[in-house]
Amino acid sequence: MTSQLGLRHLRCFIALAEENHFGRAAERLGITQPALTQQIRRLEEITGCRLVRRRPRVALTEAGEAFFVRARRSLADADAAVDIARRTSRGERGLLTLGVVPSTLLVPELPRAIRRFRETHPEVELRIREMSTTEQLEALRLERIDLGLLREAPADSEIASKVVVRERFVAVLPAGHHLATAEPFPLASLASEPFVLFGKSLNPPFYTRVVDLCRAAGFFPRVVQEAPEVQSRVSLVEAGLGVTIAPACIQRFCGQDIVYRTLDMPEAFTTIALCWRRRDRSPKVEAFLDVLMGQHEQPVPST
Amino acid sequence: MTSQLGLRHLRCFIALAEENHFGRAAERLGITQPALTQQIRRLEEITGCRLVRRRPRVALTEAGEAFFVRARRSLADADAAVDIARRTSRGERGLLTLGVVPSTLLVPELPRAIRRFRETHPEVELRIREMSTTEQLEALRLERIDLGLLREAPADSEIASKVVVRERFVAVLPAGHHLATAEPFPLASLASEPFVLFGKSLNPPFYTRVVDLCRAAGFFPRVVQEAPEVQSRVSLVEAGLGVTIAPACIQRFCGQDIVYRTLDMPEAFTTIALCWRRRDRSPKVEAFLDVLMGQHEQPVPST
DNA sequence: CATAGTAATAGTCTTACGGTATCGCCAGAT
DNA sequence: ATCTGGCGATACCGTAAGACTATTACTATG
Repeated sequence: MTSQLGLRHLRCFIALAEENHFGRAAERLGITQPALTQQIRRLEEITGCRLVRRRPRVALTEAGEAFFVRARRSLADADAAVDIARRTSRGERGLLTLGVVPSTLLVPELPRAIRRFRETHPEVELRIREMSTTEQLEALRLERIDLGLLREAPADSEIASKVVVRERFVAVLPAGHHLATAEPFPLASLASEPFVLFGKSLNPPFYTRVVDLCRAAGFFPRVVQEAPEVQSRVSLVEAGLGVTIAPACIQRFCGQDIVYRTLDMPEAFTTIALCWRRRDRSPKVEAFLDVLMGQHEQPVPST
Repeated sequence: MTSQLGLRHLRCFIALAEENHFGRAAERLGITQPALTQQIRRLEEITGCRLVRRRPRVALTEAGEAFFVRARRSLADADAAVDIARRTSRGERGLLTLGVVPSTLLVPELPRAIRRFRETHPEVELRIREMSTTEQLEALRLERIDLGLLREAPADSEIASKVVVRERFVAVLPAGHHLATAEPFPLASLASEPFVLFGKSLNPPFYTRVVDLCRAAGFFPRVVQEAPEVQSRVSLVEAGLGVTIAPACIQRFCGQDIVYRTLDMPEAFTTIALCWRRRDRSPKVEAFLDVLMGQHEQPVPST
């Protein structure tokens, strides 16, 4: 029966084939010469043919040479299997799928963190999928993504999260708007302005956050136009459809027809959070978090 | 230590990965479920990481999937190694180097035997090298060829041989020669003719055989020209340089300017023999001999 | 003929592995 | 809520593989 064959036989045979000497091969294997003799004899019993010619010197037979080629490959694959399993389990290798809200990548720390992760974990395939916050939470639950990068950490028993960036809100106004020069900027002054916003379903907590800020300033925003992407909202403001408030990173979009004003409320900020399945203590996820957190000592930079 | 790993672990793991069920996998392996559980546990201890998730159902972890790919290849190679070693030792596979004197291949049985061997042993690479009889004996001793096909079996303690073909000698004369019509042909009539022959060193026993035949006919051949290849000697006869005697197979070279005459001596024959190292009971050699002998019941056909 | 080098053999002990019996856990039915 | 069946884990025991020490057998070489 072939099933008698063990990797130990292969290891012994390969050492012998490479040393052409029972004593030296045994030494290399860390066993004694009689033990090696036994292993080789057993191997020849299993295969049913002579693999090694012992006299006048140790040398492989033709069958032995044929065996040797495959044996070495077999052993290499076995060792590689162990090695790769270990690296995979340590999160050094494998597939990591990350959902992102496109606008989060405007914060320079985040692309930088991704780049650093790829450099430190070259064997991890990082697959990035753009999706809304709501879609990410669903995708996490369905295990379609391993991590989500979204705005406003959700309160969820299954999903854990960690705030990675804190951003102030800014008012976004078309150039030439009658409020465009005020500084510092009171949110209340937008009370009667038409708003460009996003649908609540895309990210209810974030939507609520925006509305609550307006409430605190004494008004309820009058939404005249919706657009899911913040870039689109800014463009619509630029086109004169209304005003909006948005996270500070949006100021990276600059243009002649657009003006940003920092709000005067210290509580007017929003957070970007990294989310994962709470029960999934996957080391890949840990590794990504480590890199993201590790790159600057203070875990929550604010802009 | 990786060195703890055994093929048994791999076999168990692969069965489990394919069945996704301890009971069924164990059954397929011909062992009981607790034994399989132990093997998998041990494997996970060796690799140092979980390879199998057991709840809610048996499924591989990502590390397990990575392990699986290599493990299967490793096992396949190990099994292939055994299989190929066995086939090689049976002479069904490997390299068989055959030295031949070119003229022997003029006897139709021999190319036919080679063809048949290739058909019945498709995994044996048959390498044919043209060389003189003397060169073959040396090459056999140096293990540069496994078999030699030559004229006149040598008496040699190291080299075994088997006669495979017996051929009559024929006289080779230029057309129009004054003896070219005599039939049956007495060798003695060539007594005073100039001979085209080969150097004794190419094959001393064969040379001696030719000379002894002439002696028996009452003369010593007067050699006026030497050529190692029998084809060349015939061409030289054709060109009128002299006469010669040669094995009957040479009659396959026919032409307007050449005439063959069968000698009237019944003892005027020569043999083609297959030779091998006496101590080398290689099954490839056996296999070749079997095919060569087996194709016609009578082992020594004569022409 | 003696000797050194090298592989094979003998005898003993440890450990791996397989078997039987049984436990623990979870899901679906009552 | 409790019962029950399916399934994997654990406990314990017996057999056999494998390693070690000591020794023998064979060869090539001085």
